[in-house]
Amino acid sequence: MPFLLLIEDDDAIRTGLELALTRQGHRVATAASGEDGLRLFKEQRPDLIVLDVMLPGIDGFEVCRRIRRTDQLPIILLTARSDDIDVVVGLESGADDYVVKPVQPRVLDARIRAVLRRGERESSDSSAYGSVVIDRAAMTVTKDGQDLQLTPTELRLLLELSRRPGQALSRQQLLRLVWEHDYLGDSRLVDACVQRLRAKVEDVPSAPTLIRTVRGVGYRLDPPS
Amino acid sequence: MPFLLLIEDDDAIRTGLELALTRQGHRVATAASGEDGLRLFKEQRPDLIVLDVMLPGIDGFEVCRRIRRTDQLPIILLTARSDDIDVVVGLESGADDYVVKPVQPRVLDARIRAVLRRGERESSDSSAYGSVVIDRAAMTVTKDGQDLQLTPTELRLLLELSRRPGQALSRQQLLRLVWEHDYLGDSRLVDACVQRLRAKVEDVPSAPTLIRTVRGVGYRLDPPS
DNA sequence: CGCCGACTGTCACAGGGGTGTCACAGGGAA
DNA sequence: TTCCCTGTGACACCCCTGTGACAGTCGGCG
Repeated sequence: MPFLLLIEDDDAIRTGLELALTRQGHRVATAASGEDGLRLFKEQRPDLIVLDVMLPGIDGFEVCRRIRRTDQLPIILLTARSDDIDVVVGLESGADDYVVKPVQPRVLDARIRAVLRRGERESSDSSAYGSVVIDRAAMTVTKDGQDLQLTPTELRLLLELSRRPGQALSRQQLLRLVWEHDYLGDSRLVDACVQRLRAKVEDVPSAPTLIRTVRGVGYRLDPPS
Repeated sequence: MPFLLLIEDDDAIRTGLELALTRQGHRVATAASGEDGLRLFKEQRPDLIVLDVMLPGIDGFEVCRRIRRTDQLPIILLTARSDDIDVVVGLESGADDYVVKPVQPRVLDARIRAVLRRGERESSDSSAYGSVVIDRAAMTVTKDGQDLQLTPTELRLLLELSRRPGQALSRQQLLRLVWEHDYLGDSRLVDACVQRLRAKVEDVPSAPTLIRTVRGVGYRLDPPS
């Protein structure tokens, strides 16, 4: 049975969601502030966290970032605005998914199950993209059985892309996730690393089929068809 | 449970709508002036705002614009005249929908639910218009399963249109939303982009069924029938 | 019914912006 | 020290994009 931690300061929403999620077969712990949430997280080690963005004190993004420094468990953000900015910031701070308020318990439950399913696939020792196999336990990537000898940065880039297969990530987001920088000028940093990664991963680096360019946005790892 | 903010200066209408909306399962906060409305909005962060146009002091359009500077939550305007001018000004100041007075509580409730549903759909990963599927996460658009390879501008145009399916958007509005320009001379800019988009999206570009022309106004994305 | 004006569709072209690529130098690790 | 990784800047290329002109279409009016 999945064990969730729900961090939400609004009493009504917290109680309501706790009830609904419990009824849908989850074990639920709750916290009403970011501080409490972090403490409970360390004590109880939940399988997944549902996290409100608007919290007094430490906000949701910050909670997310702090957890991400040490752990990789799935995090779902609750965001009040349907604003894209929240989504972008959320993904940059390391969230796996987000749900827009007002939350329909059924929708939240569906997202939770989806993220957990995804997480199972991921945390399984390896995932395959065509002939390329990512082994997270061994931290190696092989192609047709041969070790690709990725450099640390290349590996992190590939891992971040593979955390969200099929989803386009902007250069800005990749910079945060992989390099932990905030500002990308007009440097070719991300592009250069992608190029080096493609040279090792792709069959034909000039016609990539795994790491696709999304013009005007960034890059995307295509899931195996 | 959706949390609404109702801004309306007429005591009778305000009280009546508050009662009706509460009965229909919403949480409702009310304000009797634009100033009070803005203050309450900042304090309470509602999910949606119902806003009278004719207000003493700051009028509804101005309230709408000020909120839009920072937030994207849905706003429904109450307008006394069925005048088209109100509708156009309202949409340009950033409202999502409008209801003409005298207001039938049932109608208002339906609009509220529609706008909230729209917000959910928007934030969901994908939406479908016939054989055309928009995947917001992957930033791709497919038709019969094939990638359409839209250019960045075409994609943004389609995304903005799909944010308000069934609603006509003027060239002026599209220019703001997609190009972030203020003034459109008599250039064919929007038309040209629509043409290129149609060429990729429509079955028969010369007889479009998805992106319809609204003569004298602009364009509209038809929802799947 | 036919004309006229306004609006829209279409297209080619030139300019610009975004992306791929590469060489090189600095720096960190073995 | 030596080697390899990594970030930077320059450059070329290609596709996108905005423009303007023209043709086609629709609606209104006499």
